[in-house]
Amino acid sequence: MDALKECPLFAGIEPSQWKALLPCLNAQRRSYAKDEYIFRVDEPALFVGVVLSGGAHVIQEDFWGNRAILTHVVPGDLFGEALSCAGTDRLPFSVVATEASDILLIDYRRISRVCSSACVFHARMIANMLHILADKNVRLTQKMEHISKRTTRDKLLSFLSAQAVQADSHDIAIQFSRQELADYLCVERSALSRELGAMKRDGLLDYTKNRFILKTLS
Amino acid sequence: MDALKECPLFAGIEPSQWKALLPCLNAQRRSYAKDEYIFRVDEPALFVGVVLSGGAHVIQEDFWGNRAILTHVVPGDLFGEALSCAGTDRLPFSVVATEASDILLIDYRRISRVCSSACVFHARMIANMLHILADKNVRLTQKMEHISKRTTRDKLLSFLSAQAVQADSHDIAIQFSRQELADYLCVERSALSRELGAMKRDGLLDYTKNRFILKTLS
DNA sequence: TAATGTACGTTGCATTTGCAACATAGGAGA
DNA sequence: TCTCCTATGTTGCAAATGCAACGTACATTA
Repeated sequence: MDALKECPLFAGIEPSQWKALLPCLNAQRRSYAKDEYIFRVDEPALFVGVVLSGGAHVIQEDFWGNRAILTHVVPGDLFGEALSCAGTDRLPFSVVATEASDILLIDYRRISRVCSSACVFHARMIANMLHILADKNVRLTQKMEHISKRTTRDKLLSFLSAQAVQADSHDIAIQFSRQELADYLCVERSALSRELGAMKRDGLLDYTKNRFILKTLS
Repeated sequence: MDALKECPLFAGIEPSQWKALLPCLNAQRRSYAKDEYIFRVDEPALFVGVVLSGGAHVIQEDFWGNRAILTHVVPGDLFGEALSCAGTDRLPFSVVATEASDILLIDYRRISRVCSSACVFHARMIANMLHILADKNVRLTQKMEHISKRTTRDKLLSFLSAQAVQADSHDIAIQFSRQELADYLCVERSALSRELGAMKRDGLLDYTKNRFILKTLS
């Protein structure tokens, strides 16, 4: 159960308090074998899953049956939280254990409704869930702003500008490798390198490794 | 105040109950003139705004001072909810009234914490906020799956496949005009038309107007 | 030191895309 | 019916991009 310490849903709740909390949530701990399904597509989205040990793939099949791995979750990670909170009727994806795993399943309705014993942990857990969803929201929105640009140059400028504004400096260090930045911006790594070189030539910016210096227009 | 009827944050709460609720939230109703700032960039993100009348632009300036309009909000719309729930310290955007407007400002901390009088509306309002954030989350994630594809064809296939899976049919009607679909997928309208024609020629699908028929591979 | 692996930049080439301009079809209204 | 307007399809062309292949620099390890 140590994974709960790192789970943002349980932030601010001490391990000593879990004993009281978990029954109150009617949380079920279940073990899954490798390749066993934890959630299956089209099931009702009733549960929030927390990985206690092992790992799982969140997978989705398109209309033609092509499988895509959306994310891989590891101990401490949540899955299914947005869908159950949104009240989606049926899950649009499946979750499959990639190794022997322990999963904590929590009925979302037990989280969102204050329990009869009015336990104080509910309030904290709800605040945590709000924070988790809002945070993901902000990150998704930021990323969307960048990748909705049509050219690699504009995506880069959007990304770097946001970093500069956040750091309040024209001199910024980014946390991505080139490959990671290319993946984040949904472009080819080589196209990214090529465009960065072109931008340097055009006098828009300077860089060495992960340090970028944006130039003001002159 | 009629706009609150359409505001998802107040869903399930009757107008007759507002009188008790609003003071409890310490909600402030303020009027703004055209072009007056409601939120200013770098302010602490403490309030959720609800447009009661009028309208406002959510605007952002990049590192070079270029302004971008992120959204336009109208009566019943919320703004600032994700940032205040996420506990962001400073707002990354400004909000400016585009006409004379009435705005309801609610301190987020009053929403997230159960009030001393333990009023029952808080529970509903928190559930509403969870729903709003989760819903936006799901929509953003779906859109991200489509536009993270590198080619127009792949974006279209991703979008149409998702529609088909959701409708559980290979014969689907979409809610977008061509221009709207192009904007949603972040491509040119003409490139979209061109690619749709190419896909029809290639036998991937058929369409007339907004009705699309996906073909299974043969 | 030599060998190996990894990250990053560079380049040629075919394809895709943006962009602009124009064509066509259908609907609304005079 | 005729005209205007909007939505959509079409096309030429320049520019951007994906893709693959290769070169270089640097670090790690045998």
